[in-house]
Amino acid sequence: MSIESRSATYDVEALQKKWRPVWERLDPFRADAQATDSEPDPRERRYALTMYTYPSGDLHMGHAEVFALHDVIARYWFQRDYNVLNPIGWDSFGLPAENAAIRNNEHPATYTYANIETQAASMRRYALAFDWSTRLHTSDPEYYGWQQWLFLRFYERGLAYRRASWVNWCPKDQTVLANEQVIAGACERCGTTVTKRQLTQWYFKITDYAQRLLDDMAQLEGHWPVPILTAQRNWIGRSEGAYVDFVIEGRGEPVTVFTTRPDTLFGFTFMVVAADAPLADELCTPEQRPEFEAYLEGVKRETEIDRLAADREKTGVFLGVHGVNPVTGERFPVWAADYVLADYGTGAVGGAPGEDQRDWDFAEKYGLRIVRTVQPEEGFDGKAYTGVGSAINSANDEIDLNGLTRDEAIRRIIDWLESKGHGRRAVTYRLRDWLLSRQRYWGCPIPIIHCEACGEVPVPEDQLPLKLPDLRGHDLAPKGVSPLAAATDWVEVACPKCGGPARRDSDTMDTFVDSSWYFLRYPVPHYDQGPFDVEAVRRWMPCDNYFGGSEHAVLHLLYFRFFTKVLHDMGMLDFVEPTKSLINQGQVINQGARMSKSKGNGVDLGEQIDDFGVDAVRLTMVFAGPPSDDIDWADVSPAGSYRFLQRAWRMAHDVTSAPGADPAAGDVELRRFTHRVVHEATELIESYRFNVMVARIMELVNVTRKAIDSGAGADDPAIREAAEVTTILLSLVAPYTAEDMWEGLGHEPTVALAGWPTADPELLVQESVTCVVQVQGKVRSRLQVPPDISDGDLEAMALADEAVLRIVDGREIRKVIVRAPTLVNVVV
RNA sequence: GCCGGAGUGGUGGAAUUGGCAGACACGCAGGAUUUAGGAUCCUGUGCCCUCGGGUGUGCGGGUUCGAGUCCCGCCUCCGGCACCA
Repeated sequence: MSIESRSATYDVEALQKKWRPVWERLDPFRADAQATDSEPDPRERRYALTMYTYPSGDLHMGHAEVFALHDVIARYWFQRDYNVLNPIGWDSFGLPAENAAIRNNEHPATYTYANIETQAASMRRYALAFDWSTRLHTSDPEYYGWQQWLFLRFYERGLAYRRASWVNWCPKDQTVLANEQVIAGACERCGTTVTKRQLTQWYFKITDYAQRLLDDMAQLEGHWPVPILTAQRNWIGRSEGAYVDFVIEGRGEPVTVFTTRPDTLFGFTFMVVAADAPLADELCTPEQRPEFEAYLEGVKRETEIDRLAADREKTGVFLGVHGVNPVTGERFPVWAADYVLADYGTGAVGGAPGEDQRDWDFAEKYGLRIVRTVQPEEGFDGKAYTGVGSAINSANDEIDLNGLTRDEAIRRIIDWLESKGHGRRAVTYRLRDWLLSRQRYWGCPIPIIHCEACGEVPVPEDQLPLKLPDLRGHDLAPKGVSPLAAATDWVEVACPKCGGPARRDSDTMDTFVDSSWYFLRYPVPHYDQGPFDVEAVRRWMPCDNYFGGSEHAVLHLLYFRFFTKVLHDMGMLDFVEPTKSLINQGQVINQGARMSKSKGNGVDLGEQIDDFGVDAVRLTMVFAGPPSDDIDWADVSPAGSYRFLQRAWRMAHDVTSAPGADPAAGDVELRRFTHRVVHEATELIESYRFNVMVARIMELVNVTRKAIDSGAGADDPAIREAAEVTTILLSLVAPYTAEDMWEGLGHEPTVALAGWPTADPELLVQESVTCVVQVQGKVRSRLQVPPDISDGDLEAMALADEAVLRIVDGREIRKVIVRAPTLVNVVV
């Protein structure tokens, strides 16, 4: 696209061709990462982080949005002359590369590294202010070798462990999934319905950090999006209550259950054990066994989707044993059912049908006794009563809860349980440990060797990185066990401890492990003395801002907080939260829906750039609305952005005064406007209201255009000042156009480091302000008044105003509210 | 069901200590210029209405001189969790 104008030609494509090589040569966005305490860089540091990318194909519209937004902040910090670290890297292990490799019969690395180069070239074209010297790829052995080192540290601390349990299994991808990767019963990646399998797998003990993950949110409050903090709180799911021990007839050890309502203990008339928990199997009597096993078989066959179906009728089976309620002394039956979860609490619950709808349903179906222990409110005609009320039917010789409110009853009963040794105060969490092993090839090998004699043996550190075997020519297709298991000369090793025959663990790590610490390695990306340079990280981190999508709310954004805390505990970090601030960009959609091939509503980033230029696409992304809002591409106008850039560019090229002309000699009204825009733009950027900042720049261009054509004139130095301010502000969003404007204004590249303008406080003072005069709260007149007018003078002026007199029309004035200098309200 | 967030013109959105609702754009309409226009420039544009005004920020109340903003009760949409005891 190229436009002839009376003064010059704005040709985006030519600008892109012209300036890219200049920037490559100047390399203006290098962080001074090596500056140490002994040789300090006096500038303030800023670490601008954006979620690194997965190399599947070229950049798309979503990348274009988040990068455009992120670049505003990064470039603003560069203009402020901070020492900015603005790195980029690739999340380059993962399933799509492996699946593409299987399809095309090539190695995942070929696909991965080709895409990385494609994306890197697109990022450069898109003019992102990244420091290219920091670039890292998680599939490089120098990266994942240190990840193996970290895994072994977690292992030593008991934070990485292996256990058998029922796990989420994706039948299509033929691999296990973490809880966080199961969305509404389906695989996060491919949407296939998830099933359950019993497998021995590696876990990170994130549950040890549940409370700290909650507590440290206090630091994030106000700086992280509310929905993310809420989602994490829900996910961690803290519950306060008590463990209660029940004596079971014929069993030496009592069975413990967790309850949030120990105040209803007098109403516990049965116990339910998760059918798939080992405890159910153990408690079951021989007489009941056939029935129990038949039931269990049915439970195992159910998919997650079936299990999650709403209003599903509860089913269960009597296990043949009885327990004793410690407060009533009554015997109760023990049942197994699938509405109790094996891996939450103790895998067993006390049935309190009077105050729990699930227990009520179960009791009703199987004819179990129901006792109310809370007085329902007047008119309550439901089943289980879960509202507030005072306790009833809750007394024995030693304790009397009757009449007490819920909280008081809970306190009293727990105290009693503790004093009698029947239970204790407890907190449980919904959060489960993070299942990290995956039965796939293209990932970080788990550095453990399994020896029949010695058990789990860590790969010795001097053998790290434990590289992936090439496997070229092998079948990578998913078979339920890792393809690595088939690489016999890689898998079969001598045990490092005893020298006997042993096998390497053939699973690879979840790629969310890779992304849990990449930001720590950026300051010194090729560091070879450890996973990251502890001293450099101390100087740069925590990050000052992190841009990325909210789809990671309980995935990456939880995991990287967990890693940060563990590394803090290991003495490697002096902070506990990885980033001070987080911004979630919205999604780019089209015609009201997510872009997809089947809907045929895809928008190609390359085509948009070809049609409108990089700058117009970036500007459109930034101007569309607040960063966290979705952008419907059908609602915005890259053509409009293009027209604006052209106007701005022409305005700058129309300036005729010489560089360095003293603005003080220029038109003061225009100068006031310019300085007001500078002042506001600064605040708007710092509060992430980039769209409004763009609106202010547009106003400045409009006002300056008018001043050139029918005001101060093209040679007024205030015009130059306005044009230069416009150029610098615009450089955050439209770097090509701004660079060319800067040259047109007689300056050397690069405008990116020209320096952020400062507003002259004297020019921010208004000469006169508009005062609104209301009668009965309705605007009836406007007055131009000096900003320091007194309340009395202003009131006199307002009451003398013609329009006010007409409306008041002789009625008695009851009250006059004066807020000098902006408002007067006359009440009659 | 529980926990969050949000509802403003034809459209995207402004207005963040309660003080001019609709900034800035898109679109549309009219005009200028042009061989032409997916170019450029100018003007207009919440709704109703007869100039004058009335009315208006999801709905209903309330507080206040004054409410998009605060309070109470609803409705709708979006996100998280969901048999978590």
